[in-house]
Amino acid sequence: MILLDYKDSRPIYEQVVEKLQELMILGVLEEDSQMPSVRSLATDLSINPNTIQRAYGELERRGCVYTIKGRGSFVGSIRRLKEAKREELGQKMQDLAKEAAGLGMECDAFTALAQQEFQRVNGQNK
Amino acid sequence: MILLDYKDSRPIYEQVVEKLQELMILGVLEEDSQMPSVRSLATDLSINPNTIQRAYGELERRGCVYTIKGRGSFVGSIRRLKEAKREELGQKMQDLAKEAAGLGMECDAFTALAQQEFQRVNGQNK
DNA sequence: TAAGTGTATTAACAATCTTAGTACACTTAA
DNA sequence: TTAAGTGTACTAAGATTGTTAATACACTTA
Repeated sequence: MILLDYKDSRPIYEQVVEKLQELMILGVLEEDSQMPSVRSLATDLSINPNTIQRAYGELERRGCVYTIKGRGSFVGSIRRLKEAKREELGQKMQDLAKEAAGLGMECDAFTALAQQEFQRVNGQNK
Repeated sequence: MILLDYKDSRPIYEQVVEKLQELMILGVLEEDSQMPSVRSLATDLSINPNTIQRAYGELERRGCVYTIKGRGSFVGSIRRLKEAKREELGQKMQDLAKEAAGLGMECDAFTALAQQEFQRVNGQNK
């Protein structure tokens, strides 16, 4: 379900948070469906339950997950998750724009770069 | 010359590296001019000389700085620095494009976002 | 010669991440 | 009622990283 990258400098719990959010957006984890339990996911990933606990706590803090005592954790609003992700995307693009401007890049060149990289990632257009 | 942000989660030596590179690109630190000495910069920033030493070592590793024994450290090729920064920018844009595609965004929307944020950062156009 | 360069080394401390082990309250199914 | 499964909380320990501290060395310059 999830593959950890131990070369990644980011902490494991952060990778878990991100991977689970991706699975929600991809529709693998459906809204209101039950998340894998803390212990089972820890076993699957061969890491400590405390690390998963921390990831789940973070997901709950962000509103991606809600918990019912004694029953488990469940997937929250995917619509809101997507909105939050788009918000993040806008912020990152703004940071990138500042950086580009600092390098003397013009608006046209910046948007051209955006188009180029997007098309490189996906096959041709879309 | 440099302001450190202690709220920033990144290590100090990394902030120093980035700030010094910015000063090079802005032309404040000119090519082949002498960098502030390890000890003087450490005193200015009220941090340990070892931390500056680490920053300088990193800058030298990246080719932004060269050293003459007993004389000091000097600013390297600014042209090459700018090229490296543009390279980084392209990589970041690619990462962003992947993220946008994952959110179901189309190419047009992505480039539109790029233009919008660029214009927001700078006054209107440019 | 003295002061100023970068560099190297060792030690210590703090913060963070991770693991380990245990415990508690709750829900569900047998 | 009991047993298993849930999330949660807590303490302790180890590893890693960032930072500071204190020296020391080789080099260059005035």
